[in-house]
Amino acid sequence: MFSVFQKYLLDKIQLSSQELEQIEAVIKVKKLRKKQFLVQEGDVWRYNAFVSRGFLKTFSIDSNGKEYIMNFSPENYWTGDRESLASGSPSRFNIDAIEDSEVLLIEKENFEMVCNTIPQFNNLVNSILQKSFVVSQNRIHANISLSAEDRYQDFLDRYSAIANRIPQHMIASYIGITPETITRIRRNAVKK
Amino acid sequence: MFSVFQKYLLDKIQLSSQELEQIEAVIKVKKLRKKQFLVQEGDVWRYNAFVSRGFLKTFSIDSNGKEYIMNFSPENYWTGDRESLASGSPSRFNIDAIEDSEVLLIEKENFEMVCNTIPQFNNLVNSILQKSFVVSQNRIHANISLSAEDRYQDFLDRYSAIANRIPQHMIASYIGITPETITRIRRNAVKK
DNA sequence: CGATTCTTTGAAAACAGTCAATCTGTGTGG
DNA sequence: CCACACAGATTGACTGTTTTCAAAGAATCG
Repeated sequence: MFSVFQKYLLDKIQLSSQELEQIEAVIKVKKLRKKQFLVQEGDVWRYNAFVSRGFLKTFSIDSNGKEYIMNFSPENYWTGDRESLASGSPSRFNIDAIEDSEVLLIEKENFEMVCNTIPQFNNLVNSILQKSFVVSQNRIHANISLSAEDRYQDFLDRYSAIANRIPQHMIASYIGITPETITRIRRNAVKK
Repeated sequence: MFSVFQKYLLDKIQLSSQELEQIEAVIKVKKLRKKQFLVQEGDVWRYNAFVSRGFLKTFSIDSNGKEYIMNFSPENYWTGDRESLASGSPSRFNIDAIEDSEVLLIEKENFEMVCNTIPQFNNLVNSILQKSFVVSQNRIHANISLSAEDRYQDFLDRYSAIANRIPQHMIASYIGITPETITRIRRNAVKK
């Protein structure tokens, strides 16, 4: 629904009703059932996508069928493949729904038009990119400096609000360890 | 020297001589000797910095004095702490010179002014941020999906142009392994 | 309920880290 | 120009962490 997005926008920037209408006019709503793909590896991704309801994940699959989760996207967050969007190259990632979800799609050209005509919107987009970059820097720092146990704890600390919506094995994938290791970390933690 | 930066800019965007002068007017040159700090943990970082000569690294230090390298910045790349710059919070990282270097500093306010008055410059800045994000996503993917050996090989593949300017133990730190492990990887590789 | 997904277990093996010592090359000051 | 210090790389033995594999147990959903 557009109202979720509208609330999100008005919470962050000032927009006239004309501007809101302009944005609403370029939005396509897409509903996804649990496990349904939004993007599959090899697709070219041409949208910006706002999650208005549900929960998605971005991941790759290696030759053994093992999943590597790059990102979680709950409602009120953006998703998509920036690399494919920017370069027009086929996506190296898959995005699918962990829960029944709804995403608002804005096609690349329309999105750029909105950015060009509404400066506040453009600023918002850049500040999101800025924040995404900082988040990924923090994750890299965790990856190169922390043990499996500390990365798990770090994940719970940072994402306590959504951790209980995510199966353990997906958290494991996100932080780069096996599900069994998480089980053992938890077992040891209980002991203490 | 400004000429390096000018060449970099003109290679990427069109600028009139007035615009170039406007940029030159806000630049401060800072020379750094090998091992000299540009930023230390706890400092507030208020600049955008372009490396016109030399080679810097961004890193944190843990309580045992161990270094974790977040980034390498050779000439023609940008450096600095985006998080501190954006939020005004003290930096969690250090930046120092691996080689004798020269950086061009633009203060935050001046940088924003240039962004606001020269749209092409603003676009360039955003596209750099975009690319930085993609690079960090790729690094995360390597961290969570590859073994030590494969991460090392991946690093050499991606950064063959600068790998020989970086001591082994710094590559080790960047990819999140110990220097001894790199030695052993190399020993095994020679065998084959 | 039955099927599926998710989590837990245990034993073994692989992987990477730690520590201390040695080796190597480089550069600097006397 | 040499001696020395210093940073970096290598080695070996050992330790500890994490993965792998296969199986069984719990939880969830239609």
